[in-house]
Amino acid sequence: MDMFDTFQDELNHLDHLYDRIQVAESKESPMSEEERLRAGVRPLLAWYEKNRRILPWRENPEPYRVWISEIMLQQTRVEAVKPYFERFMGALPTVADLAEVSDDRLMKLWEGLGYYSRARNLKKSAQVIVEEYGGVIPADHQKLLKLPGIGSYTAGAIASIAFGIAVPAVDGNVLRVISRVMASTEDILKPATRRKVESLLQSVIPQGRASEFNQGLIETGAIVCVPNGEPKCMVCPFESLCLAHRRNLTAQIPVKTPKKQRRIEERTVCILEDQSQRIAIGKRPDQGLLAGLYELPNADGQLEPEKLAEVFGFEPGQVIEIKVLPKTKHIFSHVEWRMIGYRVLLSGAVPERFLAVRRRDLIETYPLPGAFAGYTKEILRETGK
DNA sequence: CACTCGTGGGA
DNA sequence: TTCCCAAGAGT
Repeated sequence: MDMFDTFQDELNHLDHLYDRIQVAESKESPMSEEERLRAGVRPLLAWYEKNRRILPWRENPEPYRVWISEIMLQQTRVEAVKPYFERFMGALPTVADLAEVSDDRLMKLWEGLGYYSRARNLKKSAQVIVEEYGGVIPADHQKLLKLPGIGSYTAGAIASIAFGIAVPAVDGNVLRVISRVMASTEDILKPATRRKVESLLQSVIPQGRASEFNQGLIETGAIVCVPNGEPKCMVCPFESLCLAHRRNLTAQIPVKTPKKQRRIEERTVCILEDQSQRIAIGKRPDQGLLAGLYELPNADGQLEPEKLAEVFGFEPGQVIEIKVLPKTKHIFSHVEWRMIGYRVLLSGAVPERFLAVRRRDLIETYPLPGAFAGYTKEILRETGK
């Protein structure tokens, strides 16, 4: 065993732990996970100060800005969030504005970001903050955790970044970094693993530097200890401490359970147009997929043109023209829609269950998910805009 | 715990 | 083209 030599390499980077490590007494795991992590605190803070990116929400960490950005960043890439964040802050600059915004306007601001319940929960939380906390976001980890849409990670992120509270903020980045540093083969998708990491970090967070510590861990995961492709271990603040790096296990760690296969659904989408060139749209139920957004009339299965009148509820006698549109596909995280489309021109009005809107309003006013983009494009082409 | 809930970019 | 998956939360 070359444990001693390996350990000596470590000690070069562990100035403040140097005296406490008793090599002779420890045959197996000379350094506890907590000690290993604590040894990385100062390198991490130094690395973060030097290498952190300038992000729109990072330079001015007002609680409202931190909150909105953290919600937008859930399962969403930084580059995708940037334009949404600026527009959102311009449209709804305060908690009170958010609490009073109409659902349609809110969803329009969120259109294209996905996971739309995030936006609805944002408004719900804003109303709670106005009613319960006088419109001021509480500087309290437990109170934050109770707000809808704010879970363990986001509560920790807001508490530490906006208020300097020493609580962990464990997201996918942090789980990846920590599991590699510890060479842990626990499944990082399991809640139990996240709780263990949170507990470990809680005992290590430096008082007064919680914001930099948490953001440093996240930033390391985002730009150094990357998920796909080779991690940039040579510039990593944990390079000398990381067990996965030392044992050449960065390709095997982190361990993640494979995802379930997507189910495939066939659908028929209908561009229903009345005599005054208005397009039929409907509002989706407020529960489930794409809840609360608008949609083009659509139905389960890939239907023959003869079935359209019955399924969508218009009079066959009112049909001026039925045109077959190209097949399109849209992939959600857990479902794949394979769609066929028709454009139906009616001499009368569209059925009452639909809303007839002008083409321009369809694009500018009503939040319409990207799943229908293949057919809304068709609408604009038909008119020549 | 396991499943639902979007989207766009990169390998 | 196909696959992976990103600063998660709610049920």
